[in-house]
Amino acid sequence: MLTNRQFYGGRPTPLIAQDLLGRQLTYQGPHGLVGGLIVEVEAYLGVTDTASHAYGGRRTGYTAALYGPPGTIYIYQIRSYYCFDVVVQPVGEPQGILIRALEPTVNPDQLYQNRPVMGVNLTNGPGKLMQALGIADRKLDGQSLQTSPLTIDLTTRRLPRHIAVSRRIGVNRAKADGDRPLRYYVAGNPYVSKTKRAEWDRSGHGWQVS
DNA sequence: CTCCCGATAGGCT
DNA sequence: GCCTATCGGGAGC
Repeated sequence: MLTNRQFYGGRPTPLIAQDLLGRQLTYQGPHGLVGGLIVEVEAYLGVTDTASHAYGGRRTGYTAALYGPPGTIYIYQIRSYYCFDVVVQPVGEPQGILIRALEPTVNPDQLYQNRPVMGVNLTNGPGKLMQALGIADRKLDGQSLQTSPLTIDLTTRRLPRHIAVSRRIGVNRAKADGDRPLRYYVAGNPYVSKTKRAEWDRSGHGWQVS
């Protein structure tokens, strides 16, 4: 059973972010259950992080979900795409983890129906994975992963062989936190966005052998 | 690899 | 108006 405590556990957000790699995310959509393994995330550290939507304590109707309890879903729109954060700190501490890429595992055919793009480009970006899941609105914003059709299974995990770190993608590098190494991904997994070539041996897609 | 642009939706000052 | 936690395509090193 999923608990708020499991999202938080008294741990700093960058550690929780790394712990989400290899977890299975699923969405019970109108055409059945779809999902995949989380292979790439970014940490956003709240009021002190210049790249965070909550920087400086910014709190509006739009960003309100970030201030909710751990496990709260924050969905925001950029251009014509939607992205998804998990809130991971106690109420009033607006730190979030952006889910940036999935390796399709649950009903890949339906993911492809939702986003008819072949290969790794199906889910290798935060806007792309939401399209593939079939989420194209903010209806789940503010809901809890424990009770919504969108959820993350924290009871089991596929272990990455290596976790790679980099600066966050798309953030303004001129600002104070623009170059902080807060992006984490499964090294060598082909579904990671903007994958660097031959950085790791890709055999096994970057997962530990069991 | 890096940057840069255009399309494009919506929130905010 | 001005901004952007995107995407897809392109140019240049």
